[in-house]
Amino acid sequence: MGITIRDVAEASGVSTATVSRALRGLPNVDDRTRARVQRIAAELDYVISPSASRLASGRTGSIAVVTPYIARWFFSTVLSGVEGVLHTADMDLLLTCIGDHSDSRQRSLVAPRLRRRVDGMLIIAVPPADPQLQDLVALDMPTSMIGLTTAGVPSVTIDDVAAARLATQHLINLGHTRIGTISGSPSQTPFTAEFDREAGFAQAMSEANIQVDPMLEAYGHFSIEGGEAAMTALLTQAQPPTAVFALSDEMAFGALRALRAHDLQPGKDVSVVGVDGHDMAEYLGLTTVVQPVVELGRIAAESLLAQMREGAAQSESTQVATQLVVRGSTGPVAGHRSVPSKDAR
Amino acid sequence: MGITIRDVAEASGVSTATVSRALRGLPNVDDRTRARVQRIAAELDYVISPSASRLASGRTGSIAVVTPYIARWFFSTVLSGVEGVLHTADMDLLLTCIGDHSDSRQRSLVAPRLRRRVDGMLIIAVPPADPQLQDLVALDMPTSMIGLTTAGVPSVTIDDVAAARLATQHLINLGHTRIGTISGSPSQTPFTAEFDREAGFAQAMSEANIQVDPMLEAYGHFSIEGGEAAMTALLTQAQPPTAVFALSDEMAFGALRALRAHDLQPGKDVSVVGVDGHDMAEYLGLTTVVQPVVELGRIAAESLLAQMREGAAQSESTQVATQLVVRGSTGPVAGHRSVPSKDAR
DNA sequence: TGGCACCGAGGAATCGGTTCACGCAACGGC
DNA sequence: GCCGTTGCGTGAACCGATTCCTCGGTGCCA
Repeated sequence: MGITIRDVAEASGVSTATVSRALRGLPNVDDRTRARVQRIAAELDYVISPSASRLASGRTGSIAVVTPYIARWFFSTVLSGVEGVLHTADMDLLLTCIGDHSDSRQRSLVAPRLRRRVDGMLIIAVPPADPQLQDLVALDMPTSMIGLTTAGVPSVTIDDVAAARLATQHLINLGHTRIGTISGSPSQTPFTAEFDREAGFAQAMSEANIQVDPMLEAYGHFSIEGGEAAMTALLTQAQPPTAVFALSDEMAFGALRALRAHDLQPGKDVSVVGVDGHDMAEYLGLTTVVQPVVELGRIAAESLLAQMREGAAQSESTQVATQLVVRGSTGPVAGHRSVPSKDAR
Repeated sequence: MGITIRDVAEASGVSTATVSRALRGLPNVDDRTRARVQRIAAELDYVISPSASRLASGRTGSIAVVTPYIARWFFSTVLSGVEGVLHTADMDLLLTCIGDHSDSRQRSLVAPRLRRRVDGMLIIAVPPADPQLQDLVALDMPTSMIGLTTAGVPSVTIDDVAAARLATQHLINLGHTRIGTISGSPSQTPFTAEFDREAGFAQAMSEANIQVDPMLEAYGHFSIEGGEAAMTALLTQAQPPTAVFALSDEMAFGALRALRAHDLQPGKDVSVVGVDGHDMAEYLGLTTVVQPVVELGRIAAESLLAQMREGAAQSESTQVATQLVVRGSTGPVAGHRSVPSKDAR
C-alpha cells in the first residue's frame, strides 16, 4: 500500500540510512545524491510515516495545547496565535480542553494521556488552583504558560497589576472618586489575572488617596450576564458609583447593558472601563486596557520551541505591554475638568 | 527510562501479547490475569507508547480538524463541540488552520502533512472554491464536513435556504416589503451558506410576490465593519429599506451600529434580522435564526467516529433544525398590524 | 609515502507495541 | 475413549523509520 523509505532507497540505489539523511537535510550526503533522492521521493509520492519516525527518534513533533475553554474569546484568540507559530514550525498541535466534560472520576486523565504523546505543552490560563495543573506540571516536560504564572515554569502574561492601575488611574484622572469594581467571585476558582487586577486597582486607589468603599464591590463571574447583574446591584445602592472598573471586558459589556436598562448613558452618567481588548469592545465603544492576545499565543509558542531547542536552559517569563484605549464609555465626572495628559503615559 | 510493555509482561509473568490484550480490553484473557496485569501496569506507572502502538497497528487514533479560522465565533464554537466528543472518545485532535499564513508556495501543504498522520478529518466551513479543499478530499480518508457540502462527503449543516426563508418571512409577516439584504461579496470566495441564504431570501420574496429591488443589495463581507458600511450605504439611498436581512449575525451587528449612528431605532425605524445565533445576539437584542453551532460540531464528530467504525458504509449527511428567535431588532412596519401567528411555524 | 582526518554511505540494531498463527488444556458430546 | 471445541496464552514476525558504528576512498600534510 504505502510507499516506505525502503522503496525510495531501492529506487535511488542507496540505503535507507542515506534516504533518511537526504530527506531531512542532514549532513554527510552528497548534493547530487540528495537531489536524486529528493526527486525520486517526490516522484514516488513518498510521505514519511510519522509513527515510525517518532518511535525511532523518540521525538513526537507535537505540542499539546491545554485550555479550560475553547470557544471563549480570549482562549480561541490565543489559540489562533499559537497555531500560526506551530504550523510554520511544522509541529502538530494537539488540542485538549480541561473542562467540565471530565467529570469527577475522569478528571486528571488529561496529564497521563499527554505523557509519551507530545514534546511540550502550552497551557492557557488554567486557574492556578485547578488540581489538574499540578499533574501537568509534574509531567516535567518543556512547558510554557499563557496568562498564568507558576513557579519554575516560563510564562507569557501581561502585567495585570499595571493594566488594572492604568484603567483605574484613567477613571481617577477623569475626576472619579466613587469607583466601583466588578470582579469575578469570592468563591469561584480564580484566574491569576483576577488577583493581580484587584491588586492593581487597590494600588491605584491608595496612591490617589481614595478610600475603597467595600460596598462598591460586585461580582460578575467573568460573564456578560454576571456583569450586568453586578452593575445593577451597584446602581441600586444608596450612593451608586460614578465609575466602574470591570476586571474583564465581558463583564464590562454586561455593565453597559445594565446602564442602558436604567436609562443611564455610559461615559456621561456612569463611566465604565474594562480590561482585555475584546473584539467587541470597539463596537460597543468600551474604554479598555488592550492586551495583545494573539501575540501572547505567538510569543508563548516561540518560547516553547526555543526552550525545546536550547534545552531547558532559557526559561524566562515574558511580560507583554498593554495599552489603554479610550472610547466613549468613560468620561469626566459631572463638573470635572479632565486631565487627559496623565493618561498618555 | 520509560517502562515498556515488556517490563509489565515480565513483572506479571505473561507475554507481551497478553499484556497488550489485557490492557486494551480485548477477549481471550482470563479475568484474573487481566486484573493482575492491570494492577501491575498501574503500579509500574506504565503508559503505552502511542508511536509504537500506531506504527504496529496502523491506526493513529487522531483526527484532524481543518478550519479556515480559529478565533472567529462560529469556528471556535464548532471546535468546542468537536473537542468534547473527540475527548470522550479518547481521540487526539490535531488542529490545522488553512489560512493566509500558508503563503502562495506553501499552500496545499496541509493535505500531504495529514496523509499518514490521522485516521480522519473534520472540515469546518472551508469555502468550496478553496483549492486546498480538493487536495483534502483527494486524501480519501474518513471525513465529515461542517457547514459545507461536497458531493460524496458526509456533512452536517443547517438548511440555510430554510433559515433564510424563516428570517425573510418574519420580516414579510411584519408587513415589510422594501427589504434589503446584506450579503458577503460578489468577488470573494463564498461559503456554501452564502449561496443558500441568498436563495432562501429570493424564495421567500417571490412566494410573497414581492419584487426584489437590486438597489437594496449591499455587501458586508461577513464582518461587523462590512455590515456597518453596507447598512450605511442602504440608508443613504433615495428610498431606503424598512427592513434588512443580513446573511450573518456579525454583519447584522454592524447594521445595528449604523442605525444607531443615524439615530434610527432598530425594530422601529428599521428592522434587522440575522442568521447564526451568535453569542452576542441576545446581548444586542438582535432577531436572528439560531443554529445550534456546538451541536453541529458534536454531530459531525460523532458521525465521523461512526463512519470510521462501520467502515465507509453509512455516509449520510445531516441537516440540523434552526429556530427563529425574535428580539427587539425587528418590529412591524409603520402602520402595520403584525401577524405573529405566522412566525410560529 | 605513510598516516590522518574527513566525507559519503551502508549494515544492522533499535524503538515499543500489535497481531497472526499456533500450542496446550480442559471439557462435552457421541 | 476419541475428537472437535473453546478458552488462554505464547512466540515471533512485523510496522517504518532513526542512528550508531563501521568502512572505503580521497586529499592533505609531514
